[in-house]
Amino acid sequence: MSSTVAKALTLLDHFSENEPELGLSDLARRSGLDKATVHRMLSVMADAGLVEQRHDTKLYRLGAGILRLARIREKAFPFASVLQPELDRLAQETGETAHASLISGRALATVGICESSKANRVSLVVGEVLPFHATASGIATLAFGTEELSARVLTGPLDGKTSFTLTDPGRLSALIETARQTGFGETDQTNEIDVYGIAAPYFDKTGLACGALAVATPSHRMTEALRGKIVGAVLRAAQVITSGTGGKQPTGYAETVRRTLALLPDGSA
Amino acid sequence: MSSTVAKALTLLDHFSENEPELGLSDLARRSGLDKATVHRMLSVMADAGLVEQRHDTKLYRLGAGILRLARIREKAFPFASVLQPELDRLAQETGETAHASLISGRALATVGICESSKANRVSLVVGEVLPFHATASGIATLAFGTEELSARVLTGPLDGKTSFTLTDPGRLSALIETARQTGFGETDQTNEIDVYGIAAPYFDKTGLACGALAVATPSHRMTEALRGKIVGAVLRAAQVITSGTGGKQPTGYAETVRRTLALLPDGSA
DNA sequence: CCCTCTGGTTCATTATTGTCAACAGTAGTT
DNA sequence: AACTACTGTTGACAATAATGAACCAGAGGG
Repeated sequence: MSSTVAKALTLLDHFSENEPELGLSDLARRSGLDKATVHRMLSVMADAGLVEQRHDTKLYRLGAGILRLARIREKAFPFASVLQPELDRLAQETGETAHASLISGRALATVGICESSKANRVSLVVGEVLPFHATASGIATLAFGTEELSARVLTGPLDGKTSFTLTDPGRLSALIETARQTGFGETDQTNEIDVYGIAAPYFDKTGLACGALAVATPSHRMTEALRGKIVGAVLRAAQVITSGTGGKQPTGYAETVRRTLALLPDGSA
Repeated sequence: MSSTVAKALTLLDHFSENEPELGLSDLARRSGLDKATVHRMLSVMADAGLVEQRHDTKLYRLGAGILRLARIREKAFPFASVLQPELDRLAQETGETAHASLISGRALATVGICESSKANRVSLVVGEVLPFHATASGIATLAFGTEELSARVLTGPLDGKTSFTLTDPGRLSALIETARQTGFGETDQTNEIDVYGIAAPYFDKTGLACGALAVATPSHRMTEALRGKIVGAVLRAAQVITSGTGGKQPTGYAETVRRTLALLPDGSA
């Protein structure tokens, strides 16, 4: 559980849009590791190009190697490029903030965002790592992902992000089952106060969920009509992304979506 | 000297556009490490999201975490976005393949490419890691980078990529000095047979080279006139990128460029 | 001048890691 | 079917590399 590379790589998790540059002591404190350890790790990661150190401020930031790797990944498996347009459309259509994520090891990586144009909107930090158990995206992904993944999440630690977070494996499992039957995930303030999330999974070519498309709205703004509109829009957008990236829906999913859409008030079509 | 994380991270170097997916044994063979070792490393890297394993073929590929990190880096320090247009313009203007790279630890990372429209052109593999000592970009970068970096390269191993590669520290050092006086780097077939490279450095806000912009042409096509055109175009494009990314030229560099441009046949302006 | 930050370094202790072997599964031959 | 050759995967032990407390040097601040 405590492999050295694992510890080194968790250092990368502390970088975000808000804090793109971090100092040595700072990183040591956050990661709970010793300064010397962190220093050595950063040095070799700098050698590999994953991070780089500014010679003036001595602060560390993500390195150019990342860009190179991203290019390879994107060239071989285009995702961001087909994702972004759909994301923009979704945000425009629902009037709320839309974001997309992909399974990234033990968590979800946010790989795309389009914020609502409304003044009062949900604002997301680019590059944040989202926990499976506390987000609509996570629930949606788990519901249609491998049995092994959900097992690992359910048996792992379930941090209480807010007072609404489901920290009980049983209740969490039930929520996932609900998502499996409706075809989408739904959470209210389980990851952040006053944020309501609705998310639909998209699938890889083996029919397994590899991530989710989500719309986040301020909880107090949520109404039955808005909910219907969002669910419909998200489900359809996710289907577009699935096919756009060469994915395939699992058998029965199309039928599940059809049934869900039929139950919505109206606002869809 | 051979830290575990370093070894783990070198595994990433073997992925490229041509081979975006690699198997365990394959990676073990290339890296010279034991299968079991590689397996453990890949497992933890998969946990962190740097790589992911396809459940069907068992092959490994770069993971979604990379995309997340790239987003952060790009949001905080836009580079690819300001780079690409200039790269396209450069390729169009010279009629040859243009590419850009950034210092990435012990090597250069290719972060942008725009291929020539000519049928006979230099074609580059996206995401390849370029050695400093055998490329025009490397020479240009070393000439205007930190003393420490060039020292590290000069004392390190100098692999002979072709029969033209300078593997002697003394001659290499002389080549770098030439670049320092002309303001650009130039190599002929030192990294790949029949490829002529001309590269100009761009600078960060401290006035140190952080990478280079290069034009690669088939060696046999190179003439004095074409050379002049390319040198002028590359130098000017690099200056645009430097200022476009908030960089600053070191004192005297503008003068160096002016002198170089004055010596060119014509084809510039 | 002292105090407290910062990044960086050293070195004996100890735990992680590399190694090697065996195992299971698949594909292609014979 | 049995044999081969190749995958990816797991376990146990010896050896190496990671660890973390203490320590340096420098930059502000009071």
